[in-house]
Amino acid sequence: MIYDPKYENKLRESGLRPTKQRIKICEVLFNSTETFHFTIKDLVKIIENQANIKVSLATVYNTVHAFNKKGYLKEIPINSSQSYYDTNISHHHHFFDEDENKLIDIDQNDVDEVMIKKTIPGKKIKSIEVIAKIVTDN
Amino acid sequence: MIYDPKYENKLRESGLRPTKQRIKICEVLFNSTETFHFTIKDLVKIIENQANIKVSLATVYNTVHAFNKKGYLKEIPINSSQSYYDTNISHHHHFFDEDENKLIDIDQNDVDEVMIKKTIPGKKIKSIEVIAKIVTDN
DNA sequence: AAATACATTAAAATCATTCTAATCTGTTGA
DNA sequence: TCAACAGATTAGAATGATTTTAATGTATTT
Repeated sequence: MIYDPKYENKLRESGLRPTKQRIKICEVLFNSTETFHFTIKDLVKIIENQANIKVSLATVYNTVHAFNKKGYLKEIPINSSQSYYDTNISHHHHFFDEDENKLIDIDQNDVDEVMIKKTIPGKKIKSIEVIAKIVTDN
Repeated sequence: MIYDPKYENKLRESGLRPTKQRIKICEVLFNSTETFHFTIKDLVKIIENQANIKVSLATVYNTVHAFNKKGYLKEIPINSSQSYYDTNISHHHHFFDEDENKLIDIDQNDVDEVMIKKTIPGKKIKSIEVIAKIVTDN
């Protein structure tokens, strides 16, 4: 079977074989020029609405995990019962709107570079994320 | 019944009545000069080891939630199956050691103040948190 | 001290996530 | 090309944190 090589590469580089289900997941995540925030549940819903193929939860989870590990997706650090992922893997930050449980991007240029003076022996910094919680201003 | 007024106030200000169980939770959380990070499970374990009273999970959850809401505790924004709380409510940040699933404080003085230029109409910033993920440096 | 409002509890329910084990499909090497 | 194998898919079960329930208990108010 032959797939869009763009997605085939992404999958292979993430340690996954290209399959019909995974290509569909790629289409949903990477087809658009727009980046977005999603939960696993969101993703399953979009696939169900868009596609005529059925993809099981287990497949969605393992594919998203592999992309996250490889760096094609980023998990956003917030406390929520569900994990949020971001298709925008460039360096940027987030507002989390606590009234509506919604994430809003903050462009890198809108935050001064975060400099951390403390170091931990034997450890290196993998990522730095800023989360600003916002609420209705009364 | 008469309790340490320090804890009684904390509880009442959080909208809770002082009870034997809740006072015990306060003792564990606020008795020490040291601040610490904990999960609900940790807290229950400490209470079981230290005290001769039994406190149900439901009571621990509702008490911790009330303190968090009031601001006597802070929930730390990381993706983990469990929620992490911090008894240090002063403005500071965290490393999250991904190898050991452990949080490490970063003093406010070790991070330049984070300035966010973007604003969202009708919303105000409630908190700004920096999470720096660290891993073994090879 | 009675009446009320809130608290406590064990157990059940919920919900995201992970695991399982049976079946299926890409992939590889002859 | 095609058999054999490694890895993928799936529904459903298992797990584990958190929330809810509903019966009973306790602090509070009058």
